[in-house]
Amino acid sequence: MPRARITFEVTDREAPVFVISVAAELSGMHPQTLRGYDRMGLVSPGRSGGGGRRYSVRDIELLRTVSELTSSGIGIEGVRRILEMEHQAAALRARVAELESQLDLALAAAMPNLPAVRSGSVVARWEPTRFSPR
Amino acid sequence: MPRARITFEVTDREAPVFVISVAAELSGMHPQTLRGYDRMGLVSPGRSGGGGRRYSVRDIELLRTVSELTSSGIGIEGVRRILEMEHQAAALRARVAELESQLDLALAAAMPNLPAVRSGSVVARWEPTRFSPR
DNA sequence: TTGCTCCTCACGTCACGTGAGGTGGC
DNA sequence: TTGCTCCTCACGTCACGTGAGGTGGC
Repeated sequence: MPRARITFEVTDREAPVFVISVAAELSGMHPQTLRGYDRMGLVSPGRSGGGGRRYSVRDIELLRTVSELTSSGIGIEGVRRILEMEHQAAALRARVAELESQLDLALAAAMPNLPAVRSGSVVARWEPTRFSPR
Repeated sequence: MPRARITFEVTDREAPVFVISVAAELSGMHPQTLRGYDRMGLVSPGRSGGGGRRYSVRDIELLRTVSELTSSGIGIEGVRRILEMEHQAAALRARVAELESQLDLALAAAMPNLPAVRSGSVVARWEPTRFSPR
């Protein structure tokens, strides 16, 4: 008799809900490997009262990323560094987005007669010498 | 009799000037290791007419970076990926700098009575609702 | 009791650095 | 001739995944 397929949604992505065997299945890795990653501080899940590991959805996603990297021949230290850099890159991308929207607003204020335009398309028309105060 | 210490400056950082033994000494690595990196396509120097490798200053710098990464336990594939990400991060930083200077100009144009200020210090005072056209 | 969890130890495999061995051209 | 270069092959070491073995709590 086939087991019922159970589908559900976890609303809190940080909630420690998955036991190690389930986390291993969801991430496609061996439970021992997950224990190793925890020991190395690479992916450290929460713990239950009894001492068992409890993985969150966030942890599963991290594990999948780690799995992709290691299966492409990257070792643990490399993965560690890459995750760190990915974090920094995300911050930079956020900063770019923030600056772009500020630039949009500033351009709208500088040229009130023009309709609001995306800064990306304005850049080519934006000649510093035309606006810079001498 | 001690050998004279020869110091000089290479103006063209891309010029293929160092023979493999010198490159190995400058980067603190074994010549065989450098040959391996070349074979893997990680750091590929130019070649002389006779087929010998000729490393540029740029190559030496790359080798030093690789050396730092590998000595911290990161394997070749990890190094490859990290160099790639570092490249992307540099592009993002350049984009941030570009946007910041454009924002400076736009703010100067929007507020001609204020002295030019760095966008970084203006951000806190910049309230979108005050300037955005409704 | 069953099936999970925990842990440590050990083994196989693979990546990587480096030495050896033999070659050829300034 | 000397000292470099080139190459390939092979070995030692280390990292990593995973299996085994024995434990304990829902």
